[in-house]
Amino acid sequence: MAVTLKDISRETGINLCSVSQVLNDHPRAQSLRPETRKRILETALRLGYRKNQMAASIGKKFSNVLAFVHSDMGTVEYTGRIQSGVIEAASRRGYTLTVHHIGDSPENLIRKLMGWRIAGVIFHVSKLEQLEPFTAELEREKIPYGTVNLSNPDGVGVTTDDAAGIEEAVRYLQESGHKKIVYAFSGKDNTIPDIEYKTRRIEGFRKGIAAYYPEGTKPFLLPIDYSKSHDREYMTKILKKILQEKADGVICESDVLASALNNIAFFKGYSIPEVFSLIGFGGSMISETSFPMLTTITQDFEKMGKLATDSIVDAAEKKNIRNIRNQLIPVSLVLRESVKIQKEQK
Amino acid sequence: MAVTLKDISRETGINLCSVSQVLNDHPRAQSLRPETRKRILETALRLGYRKNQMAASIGKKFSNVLAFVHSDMGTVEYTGRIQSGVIEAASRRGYTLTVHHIGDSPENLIRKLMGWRIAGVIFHVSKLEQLEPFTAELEREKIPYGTVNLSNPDGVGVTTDDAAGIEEAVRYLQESGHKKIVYAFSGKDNTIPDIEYKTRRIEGFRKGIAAYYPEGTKPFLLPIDYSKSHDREYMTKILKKILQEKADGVICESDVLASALNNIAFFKGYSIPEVFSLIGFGGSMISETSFPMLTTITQDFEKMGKLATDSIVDAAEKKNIRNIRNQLIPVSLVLRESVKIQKEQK
DNA sequence: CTGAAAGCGCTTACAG
DNA sequence: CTGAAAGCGCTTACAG
Repeated sequence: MAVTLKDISRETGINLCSVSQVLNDHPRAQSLRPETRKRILETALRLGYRKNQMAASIGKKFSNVLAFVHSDMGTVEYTGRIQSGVIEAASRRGYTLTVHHIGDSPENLIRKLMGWRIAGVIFHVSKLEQLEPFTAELEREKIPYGTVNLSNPDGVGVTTDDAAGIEEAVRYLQESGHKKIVYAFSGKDNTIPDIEYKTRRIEGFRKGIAAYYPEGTKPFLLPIDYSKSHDREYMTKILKKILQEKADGVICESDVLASALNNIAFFKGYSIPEVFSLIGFGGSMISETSFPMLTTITQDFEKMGKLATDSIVDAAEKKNIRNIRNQLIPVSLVLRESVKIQKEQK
Repeated sequence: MAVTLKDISRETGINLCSVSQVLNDHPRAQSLRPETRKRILETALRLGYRKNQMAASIGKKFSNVLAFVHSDMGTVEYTGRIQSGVIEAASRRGYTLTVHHIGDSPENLIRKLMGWRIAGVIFHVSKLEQLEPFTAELEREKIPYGTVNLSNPDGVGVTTDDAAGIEEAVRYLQESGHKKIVYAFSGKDNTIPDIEYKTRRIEGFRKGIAAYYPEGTKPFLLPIDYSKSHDREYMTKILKKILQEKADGVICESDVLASALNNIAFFKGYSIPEVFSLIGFGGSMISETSFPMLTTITQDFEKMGKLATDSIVDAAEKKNIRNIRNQLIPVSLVLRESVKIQKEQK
């Protein structure tokens, strides 16, 4: 059986509570003789004492457990990187991270989360509605929660400043001599999908065109059905659209979309960036493994996870409850090979 | 405050232990009147009772917590997919998954794991030595543990049958008319790295050459320094080596390596599979987003995670303790565009 | 078959 | 400042 406080108490002959206080570095332990404290610490080490987290948390309203909840979404790469940041911050703050999937039954998940008396939740979902089954109970129990890669009007939400990133990409293309640029996004038709990051990016494109291109330039939006991105016939049509429009620069909603465009261009005998310049979004692995390497707008997913976690822990520990609203992480344009400099930048 | 058994007991006027038994579906609850059971269940639901997991586990030697421990390794994509499988299985079996990173201090991690009285651990590391700081204590406390993507002679280990996959790739290339094939792996020189999956794959290549090529054919191994895979000059040298050897087929240790080779070929004006056929390993996203799409050996990472988790849970619950040794998951060769069929297969 | 008690390993509020 | 007790929310072994 595992070693308990009782064992240490018996072994040292010191009162169990004093043992507890010393091992927890409780202020009261200061009043004990240094020698006594030392003896307790040594005995604990020698016997291999491991505080029972269950027992330690049982009396408290909350445990030092955090939950990372994600729905099946997007590329695993992003989720993984966000989670890395979450783990790092959670661990640094002394919390244990549990990971969950929103499956068919949110009710079961709620039961589990509440059962662990979690200190807070970080949600990685694509739409705020997905939080609905959870919010009432979380709020009732005053458990802080937040979102990553999605802003959350009512609390913690950490996102990257995608609009600024796209705007910067537009500026860069304009200054390097591009006459007509297109924004390609994944969607089935011209209606803009109601997914926050998508609308944010489109908004950035619109602002960029308005700011850096002659007045009256219409922002050209090109929807691509992502499920058909491997369909050569379909993608050829998309390519033709771009060529017909005589676009010399394409900014994509994501690196995978940029890669798909890059591939179809090659397939049809063109080459990037000669036929047109291409900018991806995300800074994912694929942007580095593509040929040519993709100029892209990189997002710091690890930081996203860290910031969200720190905010949630702050809230759980009732510190900095102000300033934990939505946070925007800057993105940066990484220059690689998929953009043709048609004229030197000013 | 959260609703407790006591609240339900008070509300219904039924003994607390009976309430506990009914809510846990304990056999003894069968002896109560159905009506009584129904009343308890309804009251629990109405009050929003959530069993306190801490309290429930405190008396027991183990909690229903599983740990997934990984070191900083490889592509996040693989780790993420394995973890998905682990979460699914853990959740199905009624366990909560905690995720940890082997950081600078294994001792801290051990303390945390033991503190949660975890039921079992799934390790995702690249070398068995990395388990060393953990095994003594885990074994002493009889906590089952296992590895994924790495075999574990002393216990649970789930891997894919990489050797068979490579062997199959060799057969495929031979039967489709390839005269000389090369195995490219990531390494700084000709010494074979002491990483299990690497040696397994090389072994598969050797066996394949021996089985399908004329006696005396030397297996040609080509090390590529992966850290330089974006270095055009370095990669050009690698490409030249392949061309000098007049190889018409290259099997790669990984999809990223295959992609790097694909890119450098394009860069130098050649095209795959015309200049030579290329086969990747992993079935990762990059194999689908490359142009041409990579023929690759796919691994079922989700299944790997699931199998390992089920075995660990079985062991924790003392079922099927036999047959939980190393398990090999079959891989499959997915035919796409990077192999040139030089002659019809028999 | 059923009920009341003891105990899990901690923490903390309360007397001395 | 220090010591002994009560209590956290469950589970389970033990009497009736």
